[in-house]
Amino acid sequence: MSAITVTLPDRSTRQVDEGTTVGGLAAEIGRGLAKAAVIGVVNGVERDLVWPLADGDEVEIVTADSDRGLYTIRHSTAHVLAQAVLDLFPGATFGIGPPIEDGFYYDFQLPLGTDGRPGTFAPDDLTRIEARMREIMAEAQPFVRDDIDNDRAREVFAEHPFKLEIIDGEADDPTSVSEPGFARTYENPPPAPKDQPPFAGYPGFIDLCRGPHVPDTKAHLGHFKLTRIAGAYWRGDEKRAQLQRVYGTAWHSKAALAEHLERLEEAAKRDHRRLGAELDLFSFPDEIGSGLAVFHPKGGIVRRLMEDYSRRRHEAAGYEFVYSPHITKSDLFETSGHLSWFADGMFPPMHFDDEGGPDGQDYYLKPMNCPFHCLIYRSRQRSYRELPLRLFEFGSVYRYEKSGVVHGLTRVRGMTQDDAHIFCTREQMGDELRSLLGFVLDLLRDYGLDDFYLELSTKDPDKYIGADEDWEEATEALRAAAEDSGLDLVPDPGGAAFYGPKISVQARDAIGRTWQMSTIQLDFQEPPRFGLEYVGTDGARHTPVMIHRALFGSVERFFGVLVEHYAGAFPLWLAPVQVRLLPVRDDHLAYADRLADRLRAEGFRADVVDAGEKLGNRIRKAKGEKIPYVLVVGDDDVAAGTVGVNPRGGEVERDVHADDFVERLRVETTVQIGDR
RNA sequence: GCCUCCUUAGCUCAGUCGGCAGAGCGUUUCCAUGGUAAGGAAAAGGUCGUGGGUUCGAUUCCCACAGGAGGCUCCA
Repeated sequence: MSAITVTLPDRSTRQVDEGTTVGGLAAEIGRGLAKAAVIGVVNGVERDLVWPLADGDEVEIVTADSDRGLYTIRHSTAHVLAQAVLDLFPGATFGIGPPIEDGFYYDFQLPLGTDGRPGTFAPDDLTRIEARMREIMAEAQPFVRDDIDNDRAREVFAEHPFKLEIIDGEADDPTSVSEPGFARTYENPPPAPKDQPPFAGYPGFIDLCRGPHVPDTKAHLGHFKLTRIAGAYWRGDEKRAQLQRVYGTAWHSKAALAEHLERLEEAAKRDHRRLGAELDLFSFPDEIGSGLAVFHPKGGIVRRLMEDYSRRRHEAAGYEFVYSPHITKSDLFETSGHLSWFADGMFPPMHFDDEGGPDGQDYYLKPMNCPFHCLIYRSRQRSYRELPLRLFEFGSVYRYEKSGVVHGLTRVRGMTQDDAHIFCTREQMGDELRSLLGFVLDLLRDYGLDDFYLELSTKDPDKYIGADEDWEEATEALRAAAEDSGLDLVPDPGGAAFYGPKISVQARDAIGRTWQMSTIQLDFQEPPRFGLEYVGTDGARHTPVMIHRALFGSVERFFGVLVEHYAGAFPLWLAPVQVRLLPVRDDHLAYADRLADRLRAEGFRADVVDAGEKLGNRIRKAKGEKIPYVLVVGDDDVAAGTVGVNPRGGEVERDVHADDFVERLRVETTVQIGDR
């Protein structure tokens, strides 16, 4: 047998027998690698382990614990899921089933129920499906790759209309090959052929698939868990069929699966909805309505501090503060275009018969602040000398969000935007955008977020007003400013508001999740709709450009994000209670009270808990409230004017002089938000 | 809005195969006064989300609505 030479990732070469497969190569390199091998990458293309190598190939063995290895494991597990569902639910058909972050899903349509609608999964079906999957895995069915022509594929998948759409190229499937003319399939032949083979000419399960896969349904699989059932629209389109989606997670080892489940629990612990209740920050009383929050005193402190700091920064950056009402006559939103384009997102009108003539008068809750700011602009004639004119408002707006999308503080129906509208000339636009973006990022950093990327949302061809040239110019101005920032810029085609394109700032939090924060939108449409003008240097009237921008996005969302980012442990400057004083015995209470008074006089937030409980328990409770400093005072401290300092996340220090501690608080808050 | 699930004390959750409702934490009171993550005792607290229906009887079964969770679609 003749030998061939292959190159490994470290550029070393290796001679192997002709006909050696990727898996065979792994075995020659070492037993450990052979065991860990899932697939290979041959000349840059992912291949199954049974792929035969050719002379001169560059080969990389992909192991189970690598990103690509896990991706493959999840993808293969999704196939097993589909086989199990098709086995257990005769007449079911399947859509797509790709691997996703940490797991996989597969979409199914179950046979019609007695009510004539497609069936749905019940919760205990997950257990049944999982059990069937484990049986399939125990059978070690091989994954067999085959390219068949489209006519044959249509025969095989004749009973599966969603697959036919994929074969015909109507539907995108990220895990299928979309080259014209043929379809790649992966088959899982069972140990014994089924009595009634479900796919023409095949004894068992087969799926359209780009591959590659693990060698068989036993290898590397098994460390998985089906997690939930959800509805999902076919091809992501709410006008199409709603399929039943089964989600699962899969890993290369039992330990990795357990770690993943633990991480989920950790994330659940920092959920702002849970912490909001535990730390007594805010709540959503049913009596008020879905998506409408109330802030309790502790949350109120945090929110006021966030807002106060924002006000100071805006004042320093040349913004002027305005106020506008929550409701308005309908005409305003007709002028702005909201009633034509945004009516779905608005609460229905309040109608008055005895006002506004024979038809009565409608009033609306405002979903946005911009029309009001336009009226403030228009209240008198403006000169170019006034531009850029920056009008800022903590404006409360109300949006009728669909019931299924309301989510804690991050998606609500009543929110306060830290909203500003900047009116400027077209010439000023570029500079204004650049400095604005710098201002935004700077401010977000002060609140403790420092990992960002940008998203550029461009025109939705079905939902926009204004001239294409204006959109073009606006989009390019935003793009230029975004590129100047040096941050990553991700395109978001069709994501713009109806009146103009936008940049949104996405921030990653302490555990790596991303949140949409600030938005900056350019608007060439509303100024002319409102007849906004300024007198230029030439004495003629011109139309200004308007920039919409909100840094927090909404105060509520930003609050929620900060709670999660800090896991409820707010930095000193934002903490609702900064210092808790604990007298060891009640005869130290007077001293503790005196210290608390002093701290409050210095502008800090301090409280005292008397010796009604043992010290250990009071400390435990203070830690549970995530208070930055717990001060314990006893005999020694009363005698010497000192405190015992127990800092959050640090070591206990005894005999710290009270003056030194106050100075330490002052320094720490100054470092956190500067002296602004 | 659509799909699946959930709603029992302030919070976290047991429970009732349809027959007077339970725990822990928290709260209040009393005892205990202690140096760094749970001292002891007692009490209060629930028309079992709301409204209908079935039933001798519904917190339990059925329906509707409200609120919530996870998805889909949408979005600050």
